[in-house]
Amino acid sequence: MFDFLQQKVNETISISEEEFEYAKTLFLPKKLRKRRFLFEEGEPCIYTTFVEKGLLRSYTIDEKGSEHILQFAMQGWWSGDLYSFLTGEPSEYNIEALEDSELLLITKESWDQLLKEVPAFERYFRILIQNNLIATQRRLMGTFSATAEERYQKMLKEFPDVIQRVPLHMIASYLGVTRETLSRIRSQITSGS
Amino acid sequence: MFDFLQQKVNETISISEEEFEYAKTLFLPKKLRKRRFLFEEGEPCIYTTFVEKGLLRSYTIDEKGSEHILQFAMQGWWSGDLYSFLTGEPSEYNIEALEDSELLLITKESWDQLLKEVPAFERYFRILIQNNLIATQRRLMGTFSATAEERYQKMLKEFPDVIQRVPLHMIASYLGVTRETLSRIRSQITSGS
DNA sequence: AAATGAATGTGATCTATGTCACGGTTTCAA
DNA sequence: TTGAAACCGTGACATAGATCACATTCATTT
Repeated sequence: MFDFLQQKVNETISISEEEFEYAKTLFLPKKLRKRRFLFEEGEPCIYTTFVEKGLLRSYTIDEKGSEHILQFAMQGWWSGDLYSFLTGEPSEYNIEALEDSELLLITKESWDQLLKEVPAFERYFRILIQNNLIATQRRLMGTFSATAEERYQKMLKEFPDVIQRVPLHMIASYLGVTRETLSRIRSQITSGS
Repeated sequence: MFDFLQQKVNETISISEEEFEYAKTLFLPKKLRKRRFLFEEGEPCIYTTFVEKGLLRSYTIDEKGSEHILQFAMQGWWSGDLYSFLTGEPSEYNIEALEDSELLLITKESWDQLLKEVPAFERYFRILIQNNLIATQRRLMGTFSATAEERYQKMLKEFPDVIQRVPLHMIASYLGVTRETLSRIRSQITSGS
């Protein structure tokens, strides 16, 4: 059960067998079926999760009823709503499984504990968050300088798997356009090549 | 010279006097006059900087010649282009002083050293990056769900000082709109209230 | 103090994308 | 296996914001 976690962690930092044994005790395994929620809008995201298998998303719904997807998550660490996790404040995000998923959950308390007891994990999360920040900055700048089509093409290259596994209207809301617009972009691409 | 740095760091973590003395040796002080560049597009951002005084920005120029501002920086830590700093790759960003500024610079090597020798700094940067990620995610979601005017209003509340100190066309490019659009938004706001 | 360049405002268009509306598939749970 | 959702495509129209063009004011340098 923890093999994949151990492997992933060892890709970035090196920790002793003993330290990993300790880490294991802090996790709560959980299976989440497709279309079920880990957290719904309004509740605090009390866990950060390691996704072993499956696919999830975090999204909000605005006043007009439109969905806006912050992230898709698969194969690895993911804090559905980092702010809510850190502060315990209620989250504006819904965290939903898009496929039957297997997760390892850890509470804020255990996580604090882990970073304190095993400094290598402090480093590990610093690096994870760093990469996430870089990716988010890129995405942000993309929304300013690239057209909807360019963003879609970029996503096709970067996350072809997500695009295969997720309905079109979710891709659209991840890109920040309506499903109609993405539908048109897509038919235009296929006709033009 | 290092007082403000020490104060800032102590707001989030606690380090010994000795550790701080060590940290001090790693910094390179630098004054940068208004409209001068710390790094220009194409060069690697070999320093991450602590801003003691002044105001800077990181921005790119796209194929059409439009500027896009990633960040403004004042009073505190700032990695102009985090990706370039970490990898040593040439940056697409220009790092420019918008006011006469006083900086403390640190190279990637010294920074690695610092995080290794003083684990509290590992923690410190994890927290900084974390906060930056949260802010960037918010800004990203804002570009999806809010109109240009709403984003401007939000920025007025969050960074009134930046808006005072920076020309309008830069605010516009930070918000992801043209200067003309922001100009109209602004005149509409003042007339309407 | 002149002069050059930066910054702002504003009108007249243009365009990418949103909105609304409808019909046809596919998926999935009972 | 059937009915209800979810999903996708596409036309007609609306609109926020972009582009282009020009005039005015402000700042900075010599």
